[in-house]
Amino acid sequence: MEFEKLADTLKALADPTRLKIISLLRTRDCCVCELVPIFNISQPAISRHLSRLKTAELVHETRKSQWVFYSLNVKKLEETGFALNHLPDLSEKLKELEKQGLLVRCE
Amino acid sequence: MEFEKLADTLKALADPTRLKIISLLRTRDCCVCELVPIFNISQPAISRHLSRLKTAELVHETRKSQWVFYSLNVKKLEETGFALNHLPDLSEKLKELEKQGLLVRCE
DNA sequence: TATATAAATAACAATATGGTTATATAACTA
DNA sequence: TAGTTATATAACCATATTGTTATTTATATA
Repeated sequence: MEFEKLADTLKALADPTRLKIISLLRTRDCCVCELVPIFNISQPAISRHLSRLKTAELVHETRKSQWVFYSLNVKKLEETGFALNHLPDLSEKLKELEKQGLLVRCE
Repeated sequence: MEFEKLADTLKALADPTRLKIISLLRTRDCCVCELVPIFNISQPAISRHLSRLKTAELVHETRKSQWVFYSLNVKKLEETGFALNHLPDLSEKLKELEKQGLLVRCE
């Protein structure tokens, strides 16, 4: 479902740590060990936030020898902002429901 | 904090039921009893979703005799989409951290 | 090969979320 | 005033979220 997918992406964004990570990645790619000291949480916590962002396709990971660098998927982020500002128009659905008498009208 | 507030608003949006409610309100104001039969959840559940949206200032409520009508705060919704596409630039903060030697560099 | 570093995963705990049913409140109506 | 309808709140439960510490996996190096 459309709404389910958008809600999932928004959930991935709806956390201050993850928003800050994304903001940092706007400047440049970062590896996990760079990110950890910036936040007051443990390395596994950062790792899981990154994993969450990766699942939502908001970031991309690349291993470079012993480090894993994360980069922002700008396109996905932009698509999400766009989707928020262009939520589906349900006026047709409302009209249908009215025609079928399935809609209570209050007046 | 900037990120905290944005995260809170995004949390309010990050639910398929609430996204659909917002989409419906794009067409016109709706009262609670109109919304309830559209979803497969109870009236109190809808009521709490609306309450969540109200707290986030994404909707506005107006009582008209026995009904309570909810309307969309288009401005707040647009601001949120905009904020997503214009997350703060933290490059200065990164530079500062580097200067203070607080940033691990991996290469 | 043994050790060190980077990152992910496992197991667990506390809190948040989202649903339910029951009940309270507010406003109409006979 | 008593009853009805619309909505909100309370109490509760199951699951999700987000942190922790301990451990595992992957890579580099002495």
